[in-house]
Amino acid sequence: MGPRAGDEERPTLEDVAAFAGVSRSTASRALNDDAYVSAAAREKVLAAARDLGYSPNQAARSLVTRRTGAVAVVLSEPESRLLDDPYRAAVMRAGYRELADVGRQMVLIFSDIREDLSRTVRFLEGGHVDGALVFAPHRADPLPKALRLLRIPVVFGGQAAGIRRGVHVVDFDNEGGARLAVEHLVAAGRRRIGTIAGPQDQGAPIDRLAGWRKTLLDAGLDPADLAEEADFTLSGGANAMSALLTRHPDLDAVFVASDMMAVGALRTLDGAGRRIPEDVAVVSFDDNATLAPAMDPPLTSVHQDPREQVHAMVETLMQLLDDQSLKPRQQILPVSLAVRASS
Amino acid sequence: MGPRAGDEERPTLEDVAAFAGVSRSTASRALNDDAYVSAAAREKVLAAARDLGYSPNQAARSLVTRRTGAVAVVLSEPESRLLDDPYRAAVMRAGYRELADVGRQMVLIFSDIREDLSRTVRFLEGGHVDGALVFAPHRADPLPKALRLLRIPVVFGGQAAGIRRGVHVVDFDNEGGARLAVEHLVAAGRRRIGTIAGPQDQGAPIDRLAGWRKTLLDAGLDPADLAEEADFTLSGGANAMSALLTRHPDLDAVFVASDMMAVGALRTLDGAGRRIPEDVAVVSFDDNATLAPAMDPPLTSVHQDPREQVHAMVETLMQLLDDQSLKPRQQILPVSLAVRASS
DNA sequence: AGCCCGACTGGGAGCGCTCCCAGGTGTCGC
DNA sequence: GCGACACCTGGGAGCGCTCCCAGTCGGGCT
Repeated sequence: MGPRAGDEERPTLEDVAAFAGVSRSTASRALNDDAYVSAAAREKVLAAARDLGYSPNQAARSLVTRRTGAVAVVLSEPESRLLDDPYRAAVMRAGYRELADVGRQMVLIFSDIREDLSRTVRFLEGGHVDGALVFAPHRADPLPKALRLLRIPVVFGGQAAGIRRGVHVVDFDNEGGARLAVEHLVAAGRRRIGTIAGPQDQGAPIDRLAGWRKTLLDAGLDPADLAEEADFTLSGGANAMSALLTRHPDLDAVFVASDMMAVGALRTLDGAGRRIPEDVAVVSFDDNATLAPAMDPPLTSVHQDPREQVHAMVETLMQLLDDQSLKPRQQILPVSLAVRASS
Repeated sequence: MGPRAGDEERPTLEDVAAFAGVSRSTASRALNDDAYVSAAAREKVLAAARDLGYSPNQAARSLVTRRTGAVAVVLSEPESRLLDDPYRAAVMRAGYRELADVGRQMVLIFSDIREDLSRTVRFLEGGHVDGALVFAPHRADPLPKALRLLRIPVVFGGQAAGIRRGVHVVDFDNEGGARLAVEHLVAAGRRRIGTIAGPQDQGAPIDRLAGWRKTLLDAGLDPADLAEEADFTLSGGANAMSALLTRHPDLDAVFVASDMMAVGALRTLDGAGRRIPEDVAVVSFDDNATLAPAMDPPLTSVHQDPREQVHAMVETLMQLLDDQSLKPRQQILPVSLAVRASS
């Protein structure tokens, strides 16, 4: 141990090769299990790598391969909202899992509109990641437009409001889901069916509201004045519910655009002395596994599986990584209705 | 545009330099705002970079600088638990914010014990990140030990059970917090004070249980048989509460080791017809901003601020990045008691 | 006038890896 | 017996960047 022993120095491929008594090339081949390496050489290299505690330098590797093995998951929200929104949390978890399953590392990005957009773009461009999964940007969000110029593959989760062409999208059938919900209520004999809609600057809530409206009209019912917009939060749902109840004391059903808002609505209805579902039937959207079945009463909810969405997105991204020229396509995933006691 | 136009080619520093009519070195200096660049040259380079849509190749940069600008946040949990645990979610958010504030990118890692540990280690070693913040591993978790061998700076959040020396730790005063809670109950005249403890394979819950026990003894009360262990989940808390209630119908207070479990306990107490705080006073731990004040009645809770913890961790990590030889130190953050209606 | 020093510039080396190419060996087929 | 062709190996080049070093230039000093 001389004074400049440098035992902190990380071994390089060259070191491993020297230790194993082969060339750098052979060591590389052995480590990347290439064919064309003799069993003996492979054995020696692997042993050397183990003994020296070698782990390849990713920077060097991706400099030449132009692959990083990482994929960005971009949530177009300030990170502070994450807690409030179980859907986003589910998406994040699914993203982690699905990417891990294809051997990729997830890098989470919260792209707050209020912040510097260029920070996000710079990161995505900087070669930190091979591609990006971008979730449900707001209508006003400049991100999707900026991303079109990006030179990395991008798959959107949910309609990128405003941009419908030239991008890869995996979305749920939001309008169809709303239709399922409302048809279910109509079939149960409900006639005054209100809705608590989500923020109308996002694609999904817009489609859900449209589905509600069209289905009512198809059933010969009048949607006028029966919609209230809220912000996907619990308290937002509660407030919207009481506004609706004030305007229409005779309301006998409500379609709520998310589980979280439905929890708030339930609370308001309970406070107003309404029995559920006898007086007011409630159907929500998301069918969040921990939320919907746990309510009192358990929520009837339009079932969508974030994992399935993310899976499709990852699959598309992987194809895109193989073949950049893949033609943009929109995938619309079906949803179903999970009927429980609230309706 | 020849057949091999290659307009998809990303411009390199060399291209920018050529375009600006300077050398690669000067371009680099201008972009990294080094001194010793003339205003004119800097201007030309910046303009060229803008015009060509240049963004530096991170891989190449970190290959030579040995810095990536990214920091791993390691949660020693399967990603599926994230939703259930508001504390972890808060930690994640704080991590993102605090790291962004020092210009670093967070890379989230869920290190499930059941999975391959080497995947995590390989990633951390691979030069993807400059350092890691590791949160509250379980006692049985081999991660901390593996990390000691790691050649990147690591700061632990919460006691790494089993390892107390030679690592950087930022923890809360769990035992002191429990003491605050129990002393508060004793001062209010409670005499049969139970506890719902967290998993005893983690540092924090162990310390909280110890604090409860010692404080009872100090007050001349008998802790025997008044503790029940649960798993930090809502239902776990509910079950533990009913076990406790069955054994000790005369219980007049309970110290619960987390807000989430307290919510479950509240539910059980309510179901058993106990009034809170008249019959049973409840004090919990975490003082989660969205949970504790929102309960009915609002929870008295030991306040700890994850953001503060993460801030201290990031600060330590940044120092470590500057000076690897920094002496390992343990920081214990104080906690306080937020008194509300539940006690 | 000579000299030094600070401001600025360009070229070369090299980070650690993968890929390509040139070669060496053994085996098979005609 | 000899080309063909697999299998296997090592060296060189080069990915795009930063850093070091040598150099040029001009102005203020002795």
